[in-house]
Amino acid sequence: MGRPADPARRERTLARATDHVLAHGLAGLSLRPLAAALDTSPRMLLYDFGSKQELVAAVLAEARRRGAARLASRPPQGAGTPAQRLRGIWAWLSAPDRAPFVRLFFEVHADLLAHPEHYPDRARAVTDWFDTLSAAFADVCEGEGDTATPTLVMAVLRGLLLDLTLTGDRDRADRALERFADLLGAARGA
Amino acid sequence: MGRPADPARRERTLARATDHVLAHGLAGLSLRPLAAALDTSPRMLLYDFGSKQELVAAVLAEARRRGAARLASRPPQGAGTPAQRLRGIWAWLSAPDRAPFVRLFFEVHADLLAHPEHYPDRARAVTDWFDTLSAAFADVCEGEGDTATPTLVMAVLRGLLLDLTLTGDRDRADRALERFADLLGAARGA
DNA sequence: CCGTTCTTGAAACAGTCGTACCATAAACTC
DNA sequence: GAGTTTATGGTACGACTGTTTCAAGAACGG
Repeated sequence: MGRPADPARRERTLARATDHVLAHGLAGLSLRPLAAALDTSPRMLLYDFGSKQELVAAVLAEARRRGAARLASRPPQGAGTPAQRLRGIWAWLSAPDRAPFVRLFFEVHADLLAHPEHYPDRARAVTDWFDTLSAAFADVCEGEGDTATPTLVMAVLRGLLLDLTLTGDRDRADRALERFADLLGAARGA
Repeated sequence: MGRPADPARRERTLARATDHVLAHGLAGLSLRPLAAALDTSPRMLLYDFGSKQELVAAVLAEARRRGAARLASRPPQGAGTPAQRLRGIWAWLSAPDRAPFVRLFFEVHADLLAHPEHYPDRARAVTDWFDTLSAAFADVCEGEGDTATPTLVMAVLRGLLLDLTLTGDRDRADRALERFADLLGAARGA
């Protein structure tokens, strides 16, 4: 049958390519420098992925997979007051380890605004986190089908992440989150 | 003295270039297509702006100027409850007219994350809106030097804008803002 | 050995990019 | 008219892009 195929090679390349994209971003990505950084050749990247577009899609899927894996391996925070759960999520999201993922998220979002046609399933951007978040904050929601509260919580988290990455002022962001936690707690107490 | 200079030409070009960037984004910007769309030549763009980098800087400055002008010409909303003022700001920010500016803001933010060295004055990203917002919501702040509350309000606005541009679900975003307005109002009442 | 299949390198192709060079036309002063 | 300054087109350079083509090496089955 001839020389056997090596599907593991593609996986190894994908893993290292994802590292590279998380470290250097998507914007300036180009096959020749990427190949050099990965100790391979542009020829092999195309051999394994078909085209740059498919490579990028595979890298983004891998990055999503990694983010989900890290989220799953996070210490469970189901208990406590809503304020404590909020603090836990924020601490996890804003940790320096997550910075590459946050950066990539904002970069993809910006690209989506420029080329919506490349992201036909952007509705899935909601469902991914919606169930998790509405379950975690069910006790501060107003009734069963309250989508406003989880949306607001996610907006606060994303908005503060944007502020944090923009200004680097972690202290102010932390205090703003604390303020929101107070507001949520006061509403439950009322 | 020779042929007189025509400084108005540069202004005209800058205005049209800003239109183009607001309409098509910064990412794919390139001199030849831009010149074609502006009925001029790449030669003239460099003649007027020196380099592409300076052109982009001028366009971003012009876009900021336009945004500030629109903000200034907005109907004043100083009175009313905090919830009403919040609704007013959100309605203004999320209006379709502002969409190009919002898109450009997120695009610049993503570029800043990739190339922080190009944005040495990113601390100014705070001061621009901080005074305005802390004045508008002084009555829901906790004391004089409370920076957490304006930061939180801005985070909610930006986070909801991100959600809105990502999912297009205006109704859900509106209801989430309403939820936040309730939380703010309840806190003042307590 | 032969033949087949997978793997890989080197080079080239056609295109775009920002920019620089060179020439020339236009409008002005004297 | 000459001289000077501004404005503009055309063109080419070098670097880069994703991709293709051609060829050869490597590992296996028969």
